[in-house]
Amino acid sequence: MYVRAMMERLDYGFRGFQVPPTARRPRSTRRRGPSKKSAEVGQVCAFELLATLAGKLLQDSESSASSNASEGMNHPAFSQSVVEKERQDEVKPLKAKGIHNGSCAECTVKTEMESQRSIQKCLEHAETDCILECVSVNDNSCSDCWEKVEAEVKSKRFRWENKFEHHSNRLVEIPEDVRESCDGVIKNGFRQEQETSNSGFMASPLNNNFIFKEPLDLCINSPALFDSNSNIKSPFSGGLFPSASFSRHGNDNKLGFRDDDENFLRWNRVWTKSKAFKPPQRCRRIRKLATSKCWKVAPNLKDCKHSRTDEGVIPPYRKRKTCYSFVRYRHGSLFKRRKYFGWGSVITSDGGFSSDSVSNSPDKGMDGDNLNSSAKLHVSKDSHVKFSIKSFRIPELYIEVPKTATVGSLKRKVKETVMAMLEGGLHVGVLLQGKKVRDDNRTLRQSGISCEESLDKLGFMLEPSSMQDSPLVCVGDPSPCKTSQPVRSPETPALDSAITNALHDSLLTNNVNLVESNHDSNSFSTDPIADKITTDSRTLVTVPTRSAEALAVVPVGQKTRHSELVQRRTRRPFSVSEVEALVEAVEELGTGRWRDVKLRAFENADHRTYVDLKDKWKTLVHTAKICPQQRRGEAVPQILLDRVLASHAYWSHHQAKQHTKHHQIVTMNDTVLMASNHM
DNA sequence: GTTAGGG
DNA sequence: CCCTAAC
Repeated sequence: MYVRAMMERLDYGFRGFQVPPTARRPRSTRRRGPSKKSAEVGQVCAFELLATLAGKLLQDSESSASSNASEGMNHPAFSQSVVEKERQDEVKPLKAKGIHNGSCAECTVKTEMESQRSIQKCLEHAETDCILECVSVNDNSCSDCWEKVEAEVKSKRFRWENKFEHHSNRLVEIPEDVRESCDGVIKNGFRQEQETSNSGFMASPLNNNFIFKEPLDLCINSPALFDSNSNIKSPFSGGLFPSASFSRHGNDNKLGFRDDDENFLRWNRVWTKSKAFKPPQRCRRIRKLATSKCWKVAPNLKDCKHSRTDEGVIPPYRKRKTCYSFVRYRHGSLFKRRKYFGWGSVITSDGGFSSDSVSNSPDKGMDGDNLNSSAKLHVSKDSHVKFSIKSFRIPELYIEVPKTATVGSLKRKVKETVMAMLEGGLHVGVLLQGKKVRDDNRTLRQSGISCEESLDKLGFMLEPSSMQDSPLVCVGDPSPCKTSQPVRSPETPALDSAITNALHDSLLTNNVNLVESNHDSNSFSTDPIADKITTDSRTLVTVPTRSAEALAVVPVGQKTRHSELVQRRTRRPFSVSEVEALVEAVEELGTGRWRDVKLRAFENADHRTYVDLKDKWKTLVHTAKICPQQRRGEAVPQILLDRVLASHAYWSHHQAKQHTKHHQIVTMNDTVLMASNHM
């Protein structure tokens, strides 16, 4: 019965909503040394973070049928049209702007004209990814701004909502704190469209009414926000940001905002973080995918009219079979979120910047040799630096619904999942060489984030507001988090392994395995992964896995940094059924044929690579050799261990034998050959 | 791309 | 699990 029930469900594993090219440089690239850009060292006075989480929530297909103005906004094509329209009407109200559903690539478009809208666009991004735009500002103007802004902010509760109401023009351009942006977007609701064709999910804001509840500390100097033909009026004309205090620099958007680190919110009470700044490490294939080759493939780029080829665009991870399939059959849990939200690449863009800004050629930017390629710098003589962080990925989601569920319910499920994830809000963290910069009052210069070199080591991360402030707590070892995560949802008993097993079992093995998978799931109940919430926390803590990469955005590159920044994959203990499948396969195929083993017994378990299997076998052999008291983790039936030993012994011998045989044959052949030669 | 091993 | 050398 259990088995049957299990089979009746479909489990979906999302590694993020399908989308825009987000890119992550290849590992090799990440390790490369620091960027060798010759740009002048910019003194970044302040940086702006514009972040948006374009997430999407769904609605019932039925309910979604109800159309409203926002309906059309969900259409992929809409985005472009809106953009075009905006070009014609620079003073378009926020409302009109907030409905893009473009791809990330679009967000990266930086024409002079659009640069000012980049932020907004990011916000509009419905790709579940958070797009951040960072714009450095002039030192001088910045300090002035800070003071003024501070005063202003203190005397006034700044609400995005208010701004919007009072200034229906480009206020939308104002950068927002990531968490607020995301929060706002989420609160607004998203529409989710499922593309059955590719099992992808796309998210789009239902509307553009972003409401931010918390006061903002903003330092704005964004001439670009003003229409040259219109009265120059600060978007914050409410008095918050005296335009007089801002200097203008060509088309640069100079924005600055302060982010109080102390406000690091906790995303979810259960969320915890670990190596937050470690970019997720997906399976090798994925990493390898992130090669220059992939860049060319990014289809969205063309459509988005990338005006800057130097903008690093990381290819989507999707569709890498070896690494987590998008859709998975699963048993048990409704969903699981893995790892961090995702990481993004930090990319500076030169859009609209001074002519002397350093322009990076595509090669440069994506070339594996340049670590900083992902973090492009454009430093002008006047110390202006503009850079952007693109596309934070949403954590991997696991959703399970009955086969009989409607598409609408599936959408709802996804929505709920995303909502739950974002409910707590997001917070932005700044990392310098992997270390979080906590003092918000320090200037960038003081923090050492004022030169090209530092930018190379600069990273941003999105964290659930509920996260603890010590990202490293659980680094490398989820167990601590595990124990600290008592919360467990009864409704989500299934575990990763269980799911995997279910999948595997249902497709490859027998009922026995199914039963075991059930058992496994139970046995894993203590595993954080099992619990959705726990999983989340753990996820955040331990891994920005494959699709659900961490929010941490780090300029990947240096080798030294590599170890610190690269996120480790989520640990996924092998279940008994998995072990059995492995043993069975090895018994048949022997060791040394891991690829075959993988194909035979774990083909559908995308999270298990042949290397994983090989490693597991290695540990199994070791486990079998030690006394039970020394064994840890889920107990593997002695019977299986015996089989492991037997197999190991057999194949060791067999291989040796074969080798010997082969050697003998060769020798013999040589002998024969020699003999024949003599003849 | 796979294997094999050390970390 | 990660990372690499070696193939």
